[in-house]
Amino acid sequence: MAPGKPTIYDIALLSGASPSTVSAVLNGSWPRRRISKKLVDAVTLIAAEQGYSTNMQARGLRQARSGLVGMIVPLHDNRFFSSLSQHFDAMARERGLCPVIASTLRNSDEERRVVETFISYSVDAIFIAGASDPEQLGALCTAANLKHIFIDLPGHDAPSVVTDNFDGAYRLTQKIIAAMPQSAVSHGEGIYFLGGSGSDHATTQRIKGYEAALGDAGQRALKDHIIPCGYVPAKTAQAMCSLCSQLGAVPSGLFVNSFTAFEGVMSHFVTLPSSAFDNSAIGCFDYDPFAAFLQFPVYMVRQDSHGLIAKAYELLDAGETASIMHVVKPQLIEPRTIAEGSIANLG
Amino acid sequence: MAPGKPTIYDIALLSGASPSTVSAVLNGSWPRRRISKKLVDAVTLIAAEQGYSTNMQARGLRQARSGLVGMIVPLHDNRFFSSLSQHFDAMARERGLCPVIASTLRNSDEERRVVETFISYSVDAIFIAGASDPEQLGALCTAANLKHIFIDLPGHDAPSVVTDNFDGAYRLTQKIIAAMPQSAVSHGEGIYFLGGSGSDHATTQRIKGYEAALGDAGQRALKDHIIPCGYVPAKTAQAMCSLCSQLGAVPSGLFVNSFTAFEGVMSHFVTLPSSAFDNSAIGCFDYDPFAAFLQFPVYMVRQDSHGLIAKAYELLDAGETASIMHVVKPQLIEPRTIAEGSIANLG
DNA sequence: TTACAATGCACTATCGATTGTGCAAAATGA
DNA sequence: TCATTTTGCACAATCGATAGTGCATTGTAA
Repeated sequence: MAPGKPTIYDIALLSGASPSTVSAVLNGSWPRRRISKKLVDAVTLIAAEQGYSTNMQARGLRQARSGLVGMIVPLHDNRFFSSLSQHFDAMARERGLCPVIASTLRNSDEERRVVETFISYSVDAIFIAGASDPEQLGALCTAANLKHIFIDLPGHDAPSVVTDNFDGAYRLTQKIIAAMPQSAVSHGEGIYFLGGSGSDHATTQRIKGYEAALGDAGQRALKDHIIPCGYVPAKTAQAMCSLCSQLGAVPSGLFVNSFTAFEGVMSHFVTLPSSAFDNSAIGCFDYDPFAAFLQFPVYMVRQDSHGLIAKAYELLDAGETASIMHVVKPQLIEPRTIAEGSIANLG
Repeated sequence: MAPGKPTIYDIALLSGASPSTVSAVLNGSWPRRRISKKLVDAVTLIAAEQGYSTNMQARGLRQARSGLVGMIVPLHDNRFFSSLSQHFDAMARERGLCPVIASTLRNSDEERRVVETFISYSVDAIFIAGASDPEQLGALCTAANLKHIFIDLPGHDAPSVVTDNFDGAYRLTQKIIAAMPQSAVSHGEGIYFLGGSGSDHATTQRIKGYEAALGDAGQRALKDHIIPCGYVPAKTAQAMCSLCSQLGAVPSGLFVNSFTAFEGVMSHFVTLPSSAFDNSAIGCFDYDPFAAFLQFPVYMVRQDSHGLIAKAYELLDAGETASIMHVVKPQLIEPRTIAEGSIANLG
C-alpha cells in the first residue's frame, strides 16, 4: 500500500471486494445494498487492521455536506462565550458533527470573512453569537442557502435564541430593591443602571425590565439614573467614580450591566473602605464566580448558556427556519454563591 | 445556472474559458500558466458577480491538504485554555488557515475520537494542549503522518512548547518570601504549597522552582509543607481549612498551585475576617483579574498564552519536527494589578 | 425442467478543483 | 518565406467516496 492513509481502494484490493462495496460496508449503508454479513465482517476487519478512516473531504464533496457546524463568537476569551462554545462543542459531537468555532473580535469584516470561509468548507449550519453586523451575515448565509441561527442576538432572516433580558433585569432589580436600605427606598433614591450600550437589543430589554420592576415596586425610574457608558471597564470606572463623588457615597442601589462593566466598577470600589458598601445593594447582569468572594454581597444574573445552545440545536434538528425569536430565561444567583451546572473548571 | 453555489464550471461557461483556466485564475496560479491578464480580469469579474467561492472540499481532496488546523483543549470554559484558543484562532487566520478547536473534557477516549476526526478531515496540523493521554495522541498523529505540537505539555514524539514552570514558581516564591513577615522568615516557618497533582509535569517543575527559591533564600523546603491535593476546589478548600485550624492561623506564606485550587482556598478564606490575612503572603500560579479585587494582596503568575502559541506556530512554519521542549517564561503579576496584553474582554 | 424472483456484488458516473501535457496561433529570427 | 520559439489556453486524468444501474448466481414455485 502506498504511503499515506489507506483508502477504500486499498481495502478493496486487500479484501477482494469492489471499492463501492467497501464504501457501503464502511459507511453502514450495506443492508440497503444487500451485502452479505460475511463480507461485511471481513472488510470491516481489514479496514480496522489498516487503520482506515473515511476521507471526509471526499465524502463531503460527493454528498455536498461536510459534517461541520460553525459557530461565530466575538472572542473565546470570555466567560459567556466560552461557555456557549463549550456546550456548542459537546452537543455538536453528540450529533456526530464536528464543531468549528471562530472568533471575530466584533469586527464585521472578519465576520464576513469567517462566514465565507465556512461556506467554502460547506459547513452544514452556522450559529451566530455576538456579531456586530448580524444582518450582513444573515444575508450571506441566505444567499448560500446555509442554515443559520442567531444566538443571544435578534435575527431577521432566521430563527434566533436569546436570553430573556427583560425577565433577568426585572428579577435582579427586585432583589436590589429588597436589599436596599428602607430609608433609601422611601426617599425614592432609585437605582443606578450602569454600563452597556443604549443601542443594543440586550441593554434595551434590560432597561425595560429594570424600569418595570421599579414601577411595580412603586418607585419611579429616573432617566438620569441610567448611564449606558459602554462595555469598556475604564469607562465604567470613570462613570462610577464621578457618580460616587457626586452622591458623596456609593449609590444605595446599583445595577451593573455586564461583567466587564463590573470590572470597571470594582477598580473604583477597591479604593474604598469596605464600610462604604454597608448601605448599598449591588447587582450585576452577568456572572463570575469570583464575585462571590468580594467584601460585599453581589446579586448576579447568569445567562443559561446551555439552554441557549440546546434550544438552538433543537431548532436546527427540527429544521426550523422561521424567523422567530425564542427566549430562554436566565438564572438569578444569590450573593456568595457559586453557580452550579457549569462544566467544572478543571484548571 | 443550477441552484447552489457556482462552481468553476459555471464560471467557465459564462466566461467562455475552460474550467482549468478558471481554476488557475481564481487560485492565483495563472502567471505560471501564462494566462493573459485580460482573461484573468474578465474571469475574476464574472466570478465576483456570481459570488463564487472555491469549494474547499474539492480543493482539499485534490491537494491532500485542507487548510484546517486543529487544536485540542480540555475545555473552552477556562481562562487559560480560552486564551490559548484566542491566539490560536487569530494566528491561524493570519496564515490563511481555518482553526478548529475541540474540547475533550480530559477524557482520553474523547481525545482519541477528536484526533481521528481531525485526521478524517485531513487537518494540516494539530496543537495538543492539556491532553490526558498525550502519548496516545502522538502515536495516532505519527501513524497518520500528521504534524503535531504539544502545548504546555511535554511530548515525546514531536516538539512541545511549555511554560517555564520552574522559573515562574521560583520568582513567585521569591515574592512570597519578600512579602512574608520577617519574624515568620526568621522562624523558618516556610511556605505552604497547595494544590496540583504530584504526578504531572507542571506541578513537579513548580515544586522544584519553589524549593530552589526557598533554598536560595536560606530557607529549607519542608516536605510536609507540600500538599498537592489536586485541582478540584472542594479538595483544596478542605485542605486549607484543616491547615488553618492546625496552625491556628492563615499560613504566613502560601503558594497556591492553579486558580481552581485558589477558588477552593477562597471559599475557606471568605469565612475569615480580613484581619486574618495581615500576616500572610499569598501567591497563586495562575492568573485571574478578579484576584486584584480581594481584601488581601495576591501575587500571581500568568502563563504567556500568546507566547506559547506564537512559538508553536513558529515551529510549525519552520517545519520543525524534532522532539524538543521549548520553554516560554510566564509573567509575574503584582498584587492589585490587572494584566495587560490580553485581548480585551469585551463582555 | 422452466420461469421468475431474490440475492450479492461489480461497474461507472459524479462531486469540484487541480495539474501535467499537448497543441494551435502569434511572435521572432534568419 | 520558412523554421523556431513563445504565448495562451484547452484537454483529460486525478483525488476518495457515493449511488444508480446492471448482471450473474442461487433459490423458489409451478
